[in-house]
Amino acid sequence: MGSTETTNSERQKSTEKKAAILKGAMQEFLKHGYAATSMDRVAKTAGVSKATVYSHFGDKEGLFNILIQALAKDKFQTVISLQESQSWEEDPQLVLQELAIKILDKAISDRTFQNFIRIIIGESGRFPELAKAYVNNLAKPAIEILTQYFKSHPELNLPDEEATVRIFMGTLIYYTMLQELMHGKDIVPLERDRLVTTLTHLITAKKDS
Amino acid sequence: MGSTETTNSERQKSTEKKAAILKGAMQEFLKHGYAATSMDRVAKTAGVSKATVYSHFGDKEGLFNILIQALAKDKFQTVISLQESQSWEEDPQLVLQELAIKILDKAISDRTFQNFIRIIIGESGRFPELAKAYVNNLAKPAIEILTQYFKSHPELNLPDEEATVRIFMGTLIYYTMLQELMHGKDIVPLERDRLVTTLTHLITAKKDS
DNA sequence: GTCTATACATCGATAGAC
DNA sequence: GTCTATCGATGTATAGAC
Repeated sequence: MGSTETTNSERQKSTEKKAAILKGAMQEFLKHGYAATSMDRVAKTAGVSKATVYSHFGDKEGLFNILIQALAKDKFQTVISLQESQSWEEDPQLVLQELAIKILDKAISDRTFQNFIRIIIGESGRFPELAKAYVNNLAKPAIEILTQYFKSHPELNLPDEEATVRIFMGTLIYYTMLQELMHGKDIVPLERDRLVTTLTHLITAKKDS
Repeated sequence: MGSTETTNSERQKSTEKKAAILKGAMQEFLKHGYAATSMDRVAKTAGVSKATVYSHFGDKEGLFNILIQALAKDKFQTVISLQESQSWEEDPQLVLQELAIKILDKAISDRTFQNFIRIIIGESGRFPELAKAYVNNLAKPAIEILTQYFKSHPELNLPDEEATVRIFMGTLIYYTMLQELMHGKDIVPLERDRLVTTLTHLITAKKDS
């Protein structure tokens, strides 16, 4: 027992360093991308030596993989929070409208999320596993939640719930990408509410044909 | 006149080299991104010396900017071709269905286009002008063409043509991104035709409310 | 476990010969 | 205009002291 005290205290310091490295790596990788980020800057931002970074994460790719995967699981909580903060028992048109506005406001205001998406897409060629982590941890849960909602509302008369979900999500995410990520706000302006109103109207205008 | 003959022939060789450099740069930048591409590899792929690359394009950023801007204007031709190959005089549901399939097939099969999108989004933080070139040369024309089409068909009873265009484009592009760029095909599969049918059905189901 | 110091490769960019 | 050769800076990664 006595001999493990120093070991435990060292382990404690070790995990703290590890957390500091991940925090610093997040800052650098999200800002500059994978290739343009140096391990020197990561170490400096984290407040540790470069050797410590390597002893904990092996190499640059290893650190990047662990960091982005962890970030993907973190963002999963955002999806859950959105689901729980949403009142699903009102009129579908209102539910979808509230949900769309909540998603857009979050996506547009959260700069970290935008940089995260930038990285995922930008590096999806050389790091396909990271893109798949995004799909598994963010896209898939969101799709499943919304699909279940549509299926529980047969009065909407939707011919294909899964496809309708893609229309809903695709519209919101591409809007954010074009206006914010790709700086299209001033070139092809479009008010958020016009998009949301039109989108929810199209989906909830129960057809009888 | 006589003294300009050699000059002309040298100018000819010069423009050929310039084209070779752009071709090599396209190959490398599209494959590895900006930061991970070295000027040595660009020169090697182009079959010229590194000094020649620098004498023509100044520096790495200059070459990258010119290359991507040129590519954006090139891809504008794809938008025009799509517009011209489309028969706009049939039933709207059929027109939109044909158009959607044409856009998806092109976007899914064209690997160069996918890498182009990867670069534009991935580098949209450090190269905002390139993202704006995409918006101006590709997104904006496509939006305008489709908006004009919707406005010329009042029988569709669309409450907001501009917003509807964003729904149409966003659905198709995000579908391509999720399934192809982000390798979601096997994780969240969805048949192309189900998406297209549902999308065009939603838009063309003229409401009377 | 963590540090300093360093090995070794590769980067962007240029000088100088032709 | 184009080349070879090279500079100085910076990159990843590790050795060795503590």
